[in-house]
Amino acid sequence: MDNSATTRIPDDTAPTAPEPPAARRPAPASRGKSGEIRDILEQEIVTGERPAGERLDEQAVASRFGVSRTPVREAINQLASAGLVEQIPNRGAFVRETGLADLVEMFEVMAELEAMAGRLAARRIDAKGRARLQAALEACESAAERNAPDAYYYDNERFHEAIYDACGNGFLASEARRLHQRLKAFRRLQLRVPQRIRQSLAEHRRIVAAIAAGDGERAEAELKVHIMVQGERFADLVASLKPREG
Amino acid sequence: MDNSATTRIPDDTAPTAPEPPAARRPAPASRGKSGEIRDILEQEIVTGERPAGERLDEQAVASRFGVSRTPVREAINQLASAGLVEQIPNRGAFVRETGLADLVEMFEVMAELEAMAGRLAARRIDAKGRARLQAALEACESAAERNAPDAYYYDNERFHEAIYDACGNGFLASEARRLHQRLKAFRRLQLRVPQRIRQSLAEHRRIVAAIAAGDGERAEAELKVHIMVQGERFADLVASLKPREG
DNA sequence: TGCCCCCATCTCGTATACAATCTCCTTGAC
DNA sequence: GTCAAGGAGATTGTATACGAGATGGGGGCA
Repeated sequence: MDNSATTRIPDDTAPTAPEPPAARRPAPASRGKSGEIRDILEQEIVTGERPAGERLDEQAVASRFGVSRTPVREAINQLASAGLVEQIPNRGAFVRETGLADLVEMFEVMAELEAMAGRLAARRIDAKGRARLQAALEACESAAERNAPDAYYYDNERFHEAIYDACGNGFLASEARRLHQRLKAFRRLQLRVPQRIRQSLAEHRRIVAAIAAGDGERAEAELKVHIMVQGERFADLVASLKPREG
Repeated sequence: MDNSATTRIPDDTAPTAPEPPAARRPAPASRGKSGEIRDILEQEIVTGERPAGERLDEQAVASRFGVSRTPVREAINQLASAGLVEQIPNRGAFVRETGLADLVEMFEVMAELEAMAGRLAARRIDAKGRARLQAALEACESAAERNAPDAYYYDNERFHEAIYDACGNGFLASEARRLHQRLKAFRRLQLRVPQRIRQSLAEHRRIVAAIAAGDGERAEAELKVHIMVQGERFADLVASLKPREG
């Protein structure tokens, strides 16, 4: 009688790992067609191409991509897990409203997580991490001098990645990356303001100084300001674009 | 030509919401069989019934529950999104290793989020929220007096829920709930230590006092201690159970 | 004329079937 | 004897088919 529904390893071989795929993640982002569809739909949602409240018709999406409903369903489920769409039991999936208030909330949480990572990094960073952080900072400086927003955006990601890696808390790093990814489109938008890049760079310098000095409290405070200011600037931007807010 | 793959709302009806199911979430936890299967598998994973590294055979799980592979796949995908299992492109899903180090990391992040919620709640809570928080605290006191760990566990959830709701940041609340849910099994385990309940209750009182006084900094500090202590106690518990750590 | 009930229709959720890919064992050559 | 190539088996990923439940409109009744 096989009451266990999975391939259970016999006891004598238990101590040796049965073959857990550890320390190897070749394609965590997308697997097969469903991952590709998920990325495209996600892009369309965050760019506003699909307005809030719109229903994602499985059949329509399937025929658009030339696939069946199965991979589309998987993609939509992933979007629901990410909080981008809302599923109603027998009604379908709807693009979730991501209003200004939601964005401010998300930036608020992002600021807290980033600040936490900075605080921990100031205490735990090693020589290698220090070098990575410094290199990322210099890349940001170079991009700022060239006045290249796209390059700055990329190097800015490297900068924050370096902090995540140095914080010594892998779970925190993954959570921060998740939020970072979700806010990507909005952050990129507000980087178009030239003064913002200069200000951002100055904040980066202060953050690196605090971490290099091992001052966790200061790094925390600087990072919190660094992120919150983005949320505020974005709020300004949205307010200027849409004078009428429902 | 229908280049849009979804039912796009005509422009003249755009200003009015097309029928976004807002402010209504009847069954967000589980829909259909897949949700039920997900809950059971999740329970088995967090309780350790399925050891880390074990492969979740779709076919085996399906035949065990008397369903087809389709809902099983959806359940496994949800577990992967929750971080409980790891999917390898053409290999299958494996129970992710949740070692002591990972738990400590998660408690560390949980502490930060809870502390943030407390800090915000101290500033933003209203009379209604205050009443809820006070009621939850009294329920905890009652459970502690009766020395009823299960009741205390439930009322403890109510207590933290009250703080989440009062923090005025819905995104933070949902993130905190997610982590809370994930750490549920481990928190419940360490509540079995009688002294822990008394200590937890004392911490709850200090937290409520800080929030009632509108002292965000103190609420933050108290909550951070309240959660971190759980991580430490759990580490002690695990260390006492397993003297040998791989 | 207005309200309620019933049914046609649609969509989702699940079942089943097929194709692509991987693993592992076997077999053959060097 | 060892290593590599090939094929059988198994497993995942996708396609198609079918039933359950909900939605909306039309007809009947008060």
